Amino acid sequence: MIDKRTSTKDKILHTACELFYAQGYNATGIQQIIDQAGVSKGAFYSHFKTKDELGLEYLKSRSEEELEHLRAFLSEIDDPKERYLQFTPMIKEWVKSTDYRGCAFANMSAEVPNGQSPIRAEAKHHYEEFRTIIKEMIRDLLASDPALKSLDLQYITDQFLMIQIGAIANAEIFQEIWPFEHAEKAVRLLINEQV
Amino acid sequence: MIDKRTSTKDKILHTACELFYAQGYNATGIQQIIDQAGVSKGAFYSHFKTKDELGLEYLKSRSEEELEHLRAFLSEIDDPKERYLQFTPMIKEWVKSTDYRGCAFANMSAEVPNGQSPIRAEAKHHYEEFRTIIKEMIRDLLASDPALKSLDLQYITDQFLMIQIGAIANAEIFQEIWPFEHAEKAVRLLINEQV
DNA sequence: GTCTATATAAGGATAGAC
DNA sequence: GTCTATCCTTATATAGAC
Repeated sequence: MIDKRTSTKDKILHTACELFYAQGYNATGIQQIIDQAGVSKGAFYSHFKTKDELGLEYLKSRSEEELEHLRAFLSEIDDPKERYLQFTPMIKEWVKSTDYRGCAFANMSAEVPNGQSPIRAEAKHHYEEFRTIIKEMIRDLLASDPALKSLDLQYITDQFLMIQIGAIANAEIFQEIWPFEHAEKAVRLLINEQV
Repeated sequence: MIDKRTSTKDKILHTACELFYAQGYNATGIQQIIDQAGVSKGAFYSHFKTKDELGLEYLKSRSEEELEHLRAFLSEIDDPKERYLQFTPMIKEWVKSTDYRGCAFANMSAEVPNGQSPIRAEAKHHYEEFRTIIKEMIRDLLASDPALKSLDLQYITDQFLMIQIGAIANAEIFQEIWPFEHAEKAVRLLINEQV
């Protein structure tokens, strides 16, 4: 991903994304980031006023990436019910690939206690977008099947959201995958599907 | 809670519990802890070899306190179904009282990425105990009602656990209480109770 | 824009007197 | 056990040359 033509700012951001996620925000220093990115401290501060500014851009960048990936995945499945049912297995595979480090936005919220900070606002914003994507997916599902028409869209959406977040958090704590086996069953039950 | 007869070690631990939870582990320095506890740095290091050792004792102490509180709450409700249904509202009130700072053990896991560290082991241990308490509560419930006998104890337990963790995490991100309104409904549905 | 060198504060941890 | 004083490292951030 990083070659000689990559701009300094992109190199920094790319490296920060990796390190902040893998090690945590407060545990990662500027020095390590610039060492790994292969740039100087002066160059860093010419692109970012403070570490918090980098932290904010990290979240924004990561949010775009995750949401884009999610939208692309869902758009490739035509059948609404299949789309709904494949959501959880996809998150499961993603969690495995991240070494069970959990949700970047929840992790950041744990490290930045000030609920009014821009960083926390960005984390909240990501979840709102995430929730919106889920809501649209479920709206399509309810519209596609007369048997599901009477279900409460917002309620199912929020239950679905909580199941995913709960599974990601539990997988992080236990460093195990079973939360997703249960999550798959739970989302089936949400729409009265046999498990 | 802290008076002149409180031992130095207890003063440090008590203060650390407050600060680590409210501000996060890596964002809280030894200096702030000893300042607020009113003890010296030398006294601190005569009781704790390292900051990590204090972090570990913080988790142990907090785990005991939370689990004891939970057990006491549950033991005061005689009817198994009522006990089950009152669990979520109790967590909800607790989350409100903590200013939506979420689960201390999940937060710590977000800050300490090394899954093999003693701190992470302690967080995992807390969740295992938490899960055991839930399992016993649900075992009593299933035994008390013939209509519930056929339900899968472990499955309901893990679903219940994920609902609670998901609600706590979502409440922390959004700084709102609605995840618990949904959680209450979800735990009812788990045992085929009308919402 | 990018570099090296430096400023300044805070981090965790230790030494030695009482 | 507790204190003050100090060590060493690392943190974020800046200054000034190229």
